[in-house]
Amino acid sequence: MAPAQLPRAFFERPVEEVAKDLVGAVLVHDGTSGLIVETESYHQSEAACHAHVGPTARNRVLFGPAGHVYVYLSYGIHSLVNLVTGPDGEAAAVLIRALEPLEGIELMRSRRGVDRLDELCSGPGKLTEALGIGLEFNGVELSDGPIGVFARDSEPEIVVSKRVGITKAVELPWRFSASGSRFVSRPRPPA
DNA sequence: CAGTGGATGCTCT
DNA sequence: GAGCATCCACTGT
Repeated sequence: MAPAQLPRAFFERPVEEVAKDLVGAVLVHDGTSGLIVETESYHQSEAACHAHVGPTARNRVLFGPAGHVYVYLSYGIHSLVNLVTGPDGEAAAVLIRALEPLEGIELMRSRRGVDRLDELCSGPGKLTEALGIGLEFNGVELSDGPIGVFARDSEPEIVVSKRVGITKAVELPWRFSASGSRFVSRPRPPA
């Protein structure tokens, strides 16, 4: 039986739960897809979240309804993709950090200019390049939109660790990875 | 394998 | 003007 696209209600839950449950789901865009093997959650209540300072021009999508896509430019170069979550009134999102490539692998290789399978999507900036997800997709809705997320068919074993690459609220254990996956962004997660 | 530094552009102070 | 939710190339073990 083919997996179903995740409904809005899936994203209208506390962001840590959504982030954990997204590991093993499938992200699809424009001829390519990958199994989500690493996520992080961000919530307005902690300083690492873009929404922490209140609504701005950049982060307004975070304050909108769950089930939409938040894309922003990191270090002037990389697009990073997030899925907006939480009950209405809470700004939160799940950062997709790594995928195991599934479909359209040759297309991913040409978009990335890289050959190795475990280098195609093993990082938040890499996977957006591999799937062709750019800033123009900021704010799109998941259901009926160009980007899809499909339910996992079994629950993977998940490793919880600290988030990576941030300087604020570094102690929170809000990173979720598929245990033993060789496609995660960093082989040795911080404790 | 670990550590360092440059690229690059937008957002917010 | 500072600071990035990153990646890659390069250095030295």
